[in-house]
Amino acid sequence: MKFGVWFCILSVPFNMSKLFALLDCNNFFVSCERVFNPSLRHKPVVVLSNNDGCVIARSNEAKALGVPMGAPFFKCKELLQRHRVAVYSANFPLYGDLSGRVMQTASEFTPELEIYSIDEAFLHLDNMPEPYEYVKSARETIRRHTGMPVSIGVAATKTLAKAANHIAKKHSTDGIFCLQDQETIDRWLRETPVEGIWGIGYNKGDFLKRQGVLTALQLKEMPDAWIKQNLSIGSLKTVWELRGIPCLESQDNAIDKRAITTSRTFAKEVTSLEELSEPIAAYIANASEKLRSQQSVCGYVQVYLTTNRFKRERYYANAAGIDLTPPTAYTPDLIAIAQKLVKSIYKPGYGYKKAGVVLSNLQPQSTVQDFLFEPTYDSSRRQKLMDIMDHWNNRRNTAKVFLAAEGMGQDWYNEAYKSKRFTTRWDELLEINI
DNA sequence: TCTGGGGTCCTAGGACCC
DNA sequence: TCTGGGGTCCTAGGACCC
Repeated sequence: MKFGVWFCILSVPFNMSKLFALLDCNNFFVSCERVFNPSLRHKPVVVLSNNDGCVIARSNEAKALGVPMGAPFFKCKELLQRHRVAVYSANFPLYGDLSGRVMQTASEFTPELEIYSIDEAFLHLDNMPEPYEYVKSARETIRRHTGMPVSIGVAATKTLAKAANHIAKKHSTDGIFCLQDQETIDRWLRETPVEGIWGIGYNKGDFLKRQGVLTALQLKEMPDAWIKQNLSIGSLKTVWELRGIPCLESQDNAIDKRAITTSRTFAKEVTSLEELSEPIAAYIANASEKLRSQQSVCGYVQVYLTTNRFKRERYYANAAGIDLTPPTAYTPDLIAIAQKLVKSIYKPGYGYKKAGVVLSNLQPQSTVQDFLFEPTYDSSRRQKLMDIMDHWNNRRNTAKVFLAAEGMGQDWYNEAYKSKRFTTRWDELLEINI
């Protein structure tokens, strides 16, 4: 482990000055809705999670009204109505498309762009002489090309760039902050509670506070051995990053996912095995489409079920999985296996509230060896059938091809406040009346 | 009545072997 | 049959992130 940390230092040549910019879209989902509906600007807006369950994005005006992040919709509905807050159901096709446009524009400003999440990316700006002017121009270009407001923080490590971004959002007038001179860094560290650091969550923050480590500055000054013994090697990296030593490796964006999950909460409780079969089939179809889009096959499939986790009485949750030999990405086989798995964990007499599937042990389709007795995914007509289905389903504005097992898309979920898919469906284009 | 979804990484502990 | 220590590998679950 020690070697790993030393390697972090040695891998940075001394004459090379590392510099990172963290670009973060402001209130991303809300901003997406505003791009296509400018009348929402300067008004309180929230976006709800799937099934209209929780608040997952808030405009600054909604934050000012005291709408908490993650608040269950039913608990704050009255507050939202009272203040005439605009409410939207999550529209992930729209957000994913806008995210792609923002990242594309950002990538024109750096040879190395690390996409960290749907609304965040690190730009590598090593040895950049005038980072402020540079990211300012990036920010303006993104705004002009996509309509998306972003904040940018610049610093010598990713953890500090994250902090700089936070300062840019809260305190700067132009959405940009460079956290570079040591005096400013230490002043910020002194004023920041330890749980405000990227990588220190609720549990570690709570532990640190009980140990008397209250601020980011105190954390930075704790001995390495203590951090390693009481927290983890990951936390030690965080501490070194606070000291200005880059320890977080680049995430190669080309690396494929290690697992693919699809799950949903149902609008109502589902009781019969037959009713559970359809959403499970639909989740497998969804997950295996993602699997094929990264040219992978999966070697393990898992299915899980759970009743309402907020109800103490009659709670039941279970999962079952199975190794796949040979690994596959063939939807019909995966559905058949998933149906057997769900049957093995289903218990009658319970009202199920959520179900999901996980595809894991992913490997590139090209490396799968031939099996003597079993046809592999790519050695038969199966792959061709999937290719045709994917091709058809990826065309914009065509009816989706799906398997009968997925059902006709009953009203499993709530989404009462959904905006149109302005950028991915011809029949939902924005209409302008002149 | 109504409480999200999709990831990654690390660690503790069990199984197994010598 | 009982005794011990040390190592690897795997997996479930915790912690964290957006």
